[in-house]
Amino acid sequence: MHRDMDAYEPQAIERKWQEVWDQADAYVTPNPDDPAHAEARKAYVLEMLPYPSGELHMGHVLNYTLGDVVSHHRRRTGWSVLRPMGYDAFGLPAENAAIRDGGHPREVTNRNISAIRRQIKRMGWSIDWTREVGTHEPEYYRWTQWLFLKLYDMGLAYRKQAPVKWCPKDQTVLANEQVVEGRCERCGTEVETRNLEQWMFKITDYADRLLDDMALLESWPERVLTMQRNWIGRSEGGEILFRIEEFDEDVPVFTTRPDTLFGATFFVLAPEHPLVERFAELADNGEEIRAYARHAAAKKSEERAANEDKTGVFTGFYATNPVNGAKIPIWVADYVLMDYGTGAIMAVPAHDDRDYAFAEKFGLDITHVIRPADGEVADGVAYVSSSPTDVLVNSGAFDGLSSPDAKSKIVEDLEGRGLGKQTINFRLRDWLLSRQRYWGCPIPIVHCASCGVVPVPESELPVLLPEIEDYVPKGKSPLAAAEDWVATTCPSCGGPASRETDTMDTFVDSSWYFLRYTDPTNDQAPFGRDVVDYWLPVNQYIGGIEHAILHLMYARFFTKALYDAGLVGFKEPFARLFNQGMIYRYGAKMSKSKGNVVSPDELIERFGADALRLYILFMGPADQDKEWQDTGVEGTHRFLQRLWRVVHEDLDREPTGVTTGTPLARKAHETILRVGDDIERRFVFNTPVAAVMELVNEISRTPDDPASRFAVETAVSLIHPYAPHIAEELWERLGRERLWAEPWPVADESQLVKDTVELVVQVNGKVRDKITVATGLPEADLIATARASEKVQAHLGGAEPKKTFVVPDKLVSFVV
RNA sequence: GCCGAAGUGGCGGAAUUGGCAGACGCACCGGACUCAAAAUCCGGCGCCUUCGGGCGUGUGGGUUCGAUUCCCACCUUCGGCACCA
Repeated sequence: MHRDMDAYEPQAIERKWQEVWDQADAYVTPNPDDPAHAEARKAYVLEMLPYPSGELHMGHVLNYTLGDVVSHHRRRTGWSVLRPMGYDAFGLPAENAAIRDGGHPREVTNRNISAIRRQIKRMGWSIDWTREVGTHEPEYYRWTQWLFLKLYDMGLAYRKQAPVKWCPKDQTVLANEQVVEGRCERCGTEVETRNLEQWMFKITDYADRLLDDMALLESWPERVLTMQRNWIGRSEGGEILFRIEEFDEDVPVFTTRPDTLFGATFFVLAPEHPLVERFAELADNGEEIRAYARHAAAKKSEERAANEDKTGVFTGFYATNPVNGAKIPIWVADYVLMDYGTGAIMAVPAHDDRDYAFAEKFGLDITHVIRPADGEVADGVAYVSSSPTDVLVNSGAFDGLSSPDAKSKIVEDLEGRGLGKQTINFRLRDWLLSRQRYWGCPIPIVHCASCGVVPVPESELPVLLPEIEDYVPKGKSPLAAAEDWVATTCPSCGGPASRETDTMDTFVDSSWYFLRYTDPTNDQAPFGRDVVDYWLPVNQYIGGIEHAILHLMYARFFTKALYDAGLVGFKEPFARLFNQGMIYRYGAKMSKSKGNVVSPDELIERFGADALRLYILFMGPADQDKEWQDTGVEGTHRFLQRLWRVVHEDLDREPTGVTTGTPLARKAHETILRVGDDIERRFVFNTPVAAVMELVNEISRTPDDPASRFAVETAVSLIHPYAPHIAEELWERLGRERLWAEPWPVADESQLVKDTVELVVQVNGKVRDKITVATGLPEADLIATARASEKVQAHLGGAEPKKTFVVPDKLVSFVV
């Protein structure tokens, strides 16, 4: 054993190297002097910024270690790497903590940021700390406000009195996306509906581009694209007008199946539809209709959806089918939703499950108008599926047309008579961004009695959050209590006016932070155009699947809006996206309530950050969910100790300078190839660890191989992105320096060619022998060698093989 | 119900283009060292076996000389969406 060998003490060396990197500005990447003409290969490696809860969890550890390996590898292969960090620092938890424990949300947040920053630094991730941002800092949210006003100028931010989802516990409005199964995403409370004046972003204007520009993305997980596509929910169809004589009015319905128009046997209005009240006034059963509508509105959307049994009430009135003049009964039923399409439908029970169930229950007519090409459908059964070969029946002049032809022909016919048109409907709703809470970015708007809604002038930004005493929400924003702050003068007419008291959804803050990182101290603009165009799009974005829809779609929307505003020169923010899998323990997601959380701090204490970093990636494919093993970190710690020992043992040997031509040298070159290929091309991170472990095992098995120093240096160099502290320390002890800037090893191709290979011989598909043969033998020689084997002969039974297959340098397969 | 992902030893996982299933690690078993233990090192470790071999990657089928890998059907688990006309 090396006489100077001291024990491997992670705590000491990790602290030491974190300081060295810091002093050397090892990971600081200044912007190029002239970004517009910069030539260096740039790589923007970004992980989703953390919400500063005060405690780093395993999801963070995986997320940022993953990004760290990519960053180190890119740097050492000659890229200029941007790798920033920041905090998504506004939001409810800090405000709730302030309400619960006293103090100011800002103090709570800053305390949490300090705590999580300390933990982040302990992990030794290679971050450019000069670019750190917090979305709650006035220097940041000034520009969030500026961008809001930009969108306002573009007509993309508007106010709307709307029924909104309201969480009675958090006392705030929720975006559609924050309602999960009728409950508040955050606290699980059942959601109510309220009418409030709300700020909205017109994301629906970008629905088509959000779909079409997916083609511009370099590499996104297919499931994320699918989720976004479903969320946008584009569907092509027709808007068709049904006449209601009593009101002398044409009521539009949306349908994707205009080909079934002749089969419309009744008409249904959503309970919230404005016409419902007018029917109630005229109808004999007006009270019954009103009661039904009231009852349906009061029901939770969850109940409404879960209720398999259809309910509804007949109005006593009829609508006229524009295609054949048929009078069909008008019903009110809660299976029709006011916020999709037009809030009214034509019901075609013969070809729609829901309409069928309703018709069955209330004894309404069912008329088949579509027949599959190869058969009849029995009466009384809905034929719901559709095929391009389906044919129309009972449809007057359109009989015999195929279903797709009829779709366009019928709409064309109606269009000619002003009774219908082609339309496209989206499930996507506009983004409701108002929040009636304190701890968020103030909306920079003033309300003036004479001028109306007036934007705060750019020169007066930021609109600072006022200091208030009481954060408890009372159905309106806590900001309303800051009367001195609310009272202001109108920027337009100078008269008395009041400030907007809502704050912004925190998703607004995180919809542009990746742009701010490129130019974090700019006090003239949110970012410079040249710099942002130089760094963006993000080359590799890494984060959890939970942001598949909301954050990622909002950020894409923002980028497109800023592109239209001429502020950025790219249409998509994230070229490549990678979603890390979730980590489970005892079969469940780690959470405080389940008591199955593992604290990174404790593990760092016991085994060091390097061992934790190594294990979190070694445990399995980064993109898959996997089970945490309590002994895992101990295992990787053991490996690092082994590496430590192997290096010190080698220090006792005289270096030979041999880097080729020995079995160990070959193993080292193979490992270089494997690790590089896995990280770069395959984007897998668990197998490189296994490869380096194999190399280290090989070194300790063959201590007398002349290439041992080369193998040792290779192992240290390759493990560096995973375990940078120990790698730097060992590198130094090997008499080298600055491993972080050391070029990534390159495999010598000539060393990868082997002299001999193990030839597998199969008879009837079963392996019967393995023979060591020289590399590159011609097929005939391989066959001869294989047939010479006694084991093979025993299975051939003296017979001549009927067929023989040869894979050069690999395998011979006989069939008898 | 619809869409998507995944099912491989006791456990996490590997097998990159259809060619040796189980790399690497954990756990476990045996041995060395030790008064002893820990640590470390060496060896073993899918199941069955008459020791020839047979079986084996969720289940059943198919294609192929050959399938964890490709195709069809099904089962299970997880995730997303869900009365979206």
